[in-house]
Amino acid sequence: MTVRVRFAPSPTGYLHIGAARSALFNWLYARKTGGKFLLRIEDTDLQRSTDESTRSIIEGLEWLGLDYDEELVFQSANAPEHRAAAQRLVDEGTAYRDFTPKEERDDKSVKEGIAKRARAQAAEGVDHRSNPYRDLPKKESDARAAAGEPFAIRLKVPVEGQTRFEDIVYGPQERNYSEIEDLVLLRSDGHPLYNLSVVIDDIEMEITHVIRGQDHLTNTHKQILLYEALGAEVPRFAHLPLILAPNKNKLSKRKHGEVVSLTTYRDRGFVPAAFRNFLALLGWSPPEGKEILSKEELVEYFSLEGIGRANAIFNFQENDPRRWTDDKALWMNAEYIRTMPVQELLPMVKAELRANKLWREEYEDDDREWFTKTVDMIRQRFFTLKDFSAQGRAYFSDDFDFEEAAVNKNLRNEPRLRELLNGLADKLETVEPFNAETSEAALRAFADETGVTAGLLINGARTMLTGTAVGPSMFEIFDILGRETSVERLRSGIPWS
RNA sequence: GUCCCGUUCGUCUAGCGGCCUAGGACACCGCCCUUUCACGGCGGCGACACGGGUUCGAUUCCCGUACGGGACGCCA
Repeated sequence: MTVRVRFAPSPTGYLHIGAARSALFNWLYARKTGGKFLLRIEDTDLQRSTDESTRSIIEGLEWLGLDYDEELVFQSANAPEHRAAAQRLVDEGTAYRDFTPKEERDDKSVKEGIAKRARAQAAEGVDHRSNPYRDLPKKESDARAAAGEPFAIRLKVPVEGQTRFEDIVYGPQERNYSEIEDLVLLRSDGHPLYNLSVVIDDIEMEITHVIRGQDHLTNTHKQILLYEALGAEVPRFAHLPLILAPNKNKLSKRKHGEVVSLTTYRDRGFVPAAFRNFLALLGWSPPEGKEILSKEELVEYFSLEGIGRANAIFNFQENDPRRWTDDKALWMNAEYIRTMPVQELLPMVKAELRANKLWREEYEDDDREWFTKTVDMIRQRFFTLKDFSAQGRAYFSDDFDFEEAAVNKNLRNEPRLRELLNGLADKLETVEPFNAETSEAALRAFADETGVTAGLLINGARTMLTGTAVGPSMFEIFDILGRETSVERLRSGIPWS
């Protein structure tokens, strides 16, 4: 049997990182088993679905490197089949028409409404099989339908018995029929509902393993009932633990903002491989405990059995800009930036510089070697791709800012430095050839001559050349920036004013 | 309210009865390296929710309690 899995998001907004992780796990399982990974857009809620969201989902998957097989399926296109199936179940007697007038619900307060209604029902002892239309004679039901009376179609859940299934992650699950309401399959306006649509589409697409969030664990029982009513084989299920916010609430855009959106990570300078790696480790761990894993290694080590059962907290600090997302994600991104093959990093840096008008075509041509060397040098202490255009700006442009704290500490603190650095500039002008070794020798000699420590000149020079107090080795900076720029910046009056 | 699920360092997690004085990663702290900041190296801080069983032996198995999460819609 060939494994066929699917990722089935509803296009009602950005791609949530929890959804992205579901997609990842499905993809990994498919690639691991040599199966197919399918993508289905669940756009049956026409009011909320947008094309833009569909695009962002596809872009997001592409960014993460998750390619899907076969044709993209839009669930809305299958609505006629969903309706037909519901009708068939009515004809077969496993579903019935409910002529109860539609109850208008305010979408915002549904959750509270449900709990409230459930409490009330429990108090009154209402059972789920009390719908007056459940046992309406078929003839009468047909007649009223033919007369144009509106109706919803509900599944006729048996009075006694239970559904069971073996969840690959959570183990054996069972639920009494008495706890399951006669779920609505088709709305009175003919619109097919979620549980019906997923099941039919999953049957249609020959899905063998349903891998999705734990929030669907209890829905699964209803779906199994549908599989059975439809006479279809029930697939295997694997539910994933949820990703929670630091306060243990479900992660949501309304409450937690852009930190939950996958595009945020792209836009804020994440390397796709790093984020993919981080996401994979949220709820799953490889056998050997290795944490930095390439796409190939993830596929090699992945197994559904390796998935944990406890929800994971996505640990970010809303009020701390430095920790705007999970520390480990940030660390992993830095790790990728400094250790990945520099040739793979270059295009990402190019995009970043270009977006900030710092890109020059020569970097890919005559200055390719210089560019590679520079990126390789400065990437060592960067966390995101954004750093190349921010902290790294002085390497690509003469128009950079001086950090107040750095100027105070490394320059103004020693008034003689202005003169000393001018002297150093004079010295460097005569050095031949000009490189890291010779500039170092010149600087140290100059320090001896003038009776100051080399460190004083080094730190001062760093701030003059890059505007900051931190960065790579000073002599490598001289080498990278070259004699002309180095000398010019040493003589600059800007930081002194 | 009912049903379901979960609970190991601050966070992500390893652990599937003795290998556990509970291992790793991130974060934090210290030392080394060093012209700075990182990286790297070394070290430190730091957890089995609680109570009962079962067992020669429980982090691991069972029950209960607490806490947390999820589901319960003519949403998906």
